[in-house]
Amino acid sequence: MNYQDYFSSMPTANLAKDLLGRPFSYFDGQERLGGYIVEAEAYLGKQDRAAHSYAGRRSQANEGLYGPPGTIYIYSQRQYFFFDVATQAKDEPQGILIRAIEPAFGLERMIQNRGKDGVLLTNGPAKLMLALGVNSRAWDCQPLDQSPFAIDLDPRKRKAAKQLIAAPRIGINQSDPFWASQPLRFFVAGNPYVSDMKKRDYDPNRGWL
DNA sequence: CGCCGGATCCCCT
DNA sequence: GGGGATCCGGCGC
Repeated sequence: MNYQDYFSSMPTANLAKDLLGRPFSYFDGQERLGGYIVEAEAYLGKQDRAAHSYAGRRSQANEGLYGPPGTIYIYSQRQYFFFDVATQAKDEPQGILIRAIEPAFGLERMIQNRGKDGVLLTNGPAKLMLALGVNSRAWDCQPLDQSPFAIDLDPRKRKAAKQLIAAPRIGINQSDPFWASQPLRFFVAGNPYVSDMKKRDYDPNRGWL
């Protein structure tokens, strides 16, 4: 299935959950870096108080969210960069934030890029971008299939998780209790690379079957 | 090990 | 001029 079809094939929350266990990678010109998606959040567009596109807000900063399904949306906050994929039809500004991956490809290069090892390598949305060595918005608004980024949709490449958990999103403004509490954050239970995963909650097999 | 506060910068109001 | 879909180091337990 191509990205356009996939990223409009089901509601955004279902897509965020469906991405867990799938390989996410970035070709840096020399080698492929990345790993398995273990945490992702859904943002539901104009109605969603926590979304950058809330109430139809639109500018050069968030234009990527309005692109066709499978459009890359990279944004910066403070000195960090974050990676999203736009979902649903063009001009329907929903999207998914990739929050964490379990590193699997190009480990050595990622450790070098990041200057850290262990779970700190990729257990957060900005950390994983640092590990990949992406520090610009150069690929913002580009279609995923015409970029060095890839999400492998082959079901045989997907790692099977023991348990997936839905919880409220991280870092959301609490002024709107409804949207702040919606369970739109999805993660692999017990995987150490999930942001804020407590050591006592680590699964012996990192949450995989 | 886990909580807490400061850093730091682009973009919109 | 203010704030945000964060990160990290320091300190206390």
